[in-house]
Amino acid sequence: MERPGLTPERLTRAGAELADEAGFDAVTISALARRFDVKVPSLYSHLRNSQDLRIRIALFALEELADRVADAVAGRAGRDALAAFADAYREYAREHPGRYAAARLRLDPETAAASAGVRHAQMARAILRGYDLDEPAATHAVRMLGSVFHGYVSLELAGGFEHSAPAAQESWDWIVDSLDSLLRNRSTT
Amino acid sequence: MERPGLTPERLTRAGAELADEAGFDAVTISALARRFDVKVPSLYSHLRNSQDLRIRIALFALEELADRVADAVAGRAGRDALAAFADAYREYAREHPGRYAAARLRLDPETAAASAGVRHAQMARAILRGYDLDEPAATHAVRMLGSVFHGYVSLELAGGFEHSAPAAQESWDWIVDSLDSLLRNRSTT
DNA sequence: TGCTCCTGCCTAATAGGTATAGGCAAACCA
DNA sequence: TGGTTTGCCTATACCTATTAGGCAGGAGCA
Repeated sequence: MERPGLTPERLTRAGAELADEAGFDAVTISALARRFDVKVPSLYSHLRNSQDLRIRIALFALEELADRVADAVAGRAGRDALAAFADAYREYAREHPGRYAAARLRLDPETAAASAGVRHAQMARAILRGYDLDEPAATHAVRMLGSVFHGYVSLELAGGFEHSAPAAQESWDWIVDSLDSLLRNRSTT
Repeated sequence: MERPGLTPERLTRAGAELADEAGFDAVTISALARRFDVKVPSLYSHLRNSQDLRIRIALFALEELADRVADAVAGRAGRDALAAFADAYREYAREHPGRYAAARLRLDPETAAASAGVRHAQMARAILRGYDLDEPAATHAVRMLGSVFHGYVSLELAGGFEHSAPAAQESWDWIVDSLDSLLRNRSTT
């Protein structure tokens, strides 16, 4: 009777994989127990409850995504940085839809403040330094970028652009270009 | 023993109210049965299953929202129409968060094609007529508007802008202005 | 080597949600 | 008035979440 060696970390990772395969909603304690070939209550030694599991996956995804974005943006500026930033989000969402959905989980303020979510905000601001916007315009712009990218990605994942031309990639490029020129114009105002 | 007189329509309406009060996720057959003081299986004469209920609420919300948007946009053009369009979405989401969430439910292609979703797309295109964009720019722009508005509203509902200045309303206005000027610039290209 | 404790997974049990099968009585209709 | 239909009911089965408490095997100590 070898023990499977469950840990919160392994469960979180497995939960993230399960989310990508079956959707974030399909991430249940039961499904995870099946995956480890273990009885359901065994997981409660490692996880407070199913919400705890979801939060752990969310935090994991936020970290992973922040790392990717940071990597993509490193050494770039201006339009290049903006495009890299945008593409990093979109690619992560396409590659890991379940984790991306997890990253959108609403966290309570303290948890959010201690999460990689703050790095995301910092990186967005860093991108905008290339466009020298004053406050409060910079904040407005951060919110706009977050809205567009999140909105586009979530519509695309929901299949909103599947059944019509032009391809999602074209619209994406057009939008990134548009945002770039918008921010450049705004900065000269 | 007077019968409560359940109908799919009344159940859908009650489900929409329940969604606004307790969240779309809280809309269950059980909760709805409690609300009508009726046993759970009674609802299955009127609804195929719980997914059917959710879809009905989604279709209802799409209709209601399309009506509001149509009303808001009527008789306006250009920046005015864009702002009215945007505000109609945002106000609906703030007033009826559960219905708004319902309206974002992923529908299968046939259902979507028969839903008020197509009116939404048509109205977005109508707004853009004021900016004379060619294809494929018009489609890109429709997607961008959908992304920004949906993204902003969903971030705002998730509480993303609660704990920091400036107020969500200011950013919203700034974004609508920005989109207007962006579209005006794009049209002259 | 043997004892003890503790950890980690187990069984048992409760509660709530989803869904189906089949019953019964009120309401409708001829 | 009697038959049929309709609409809500009971009974039942299964799934998920969660808690309580049990047991065995490995770690540490004598």
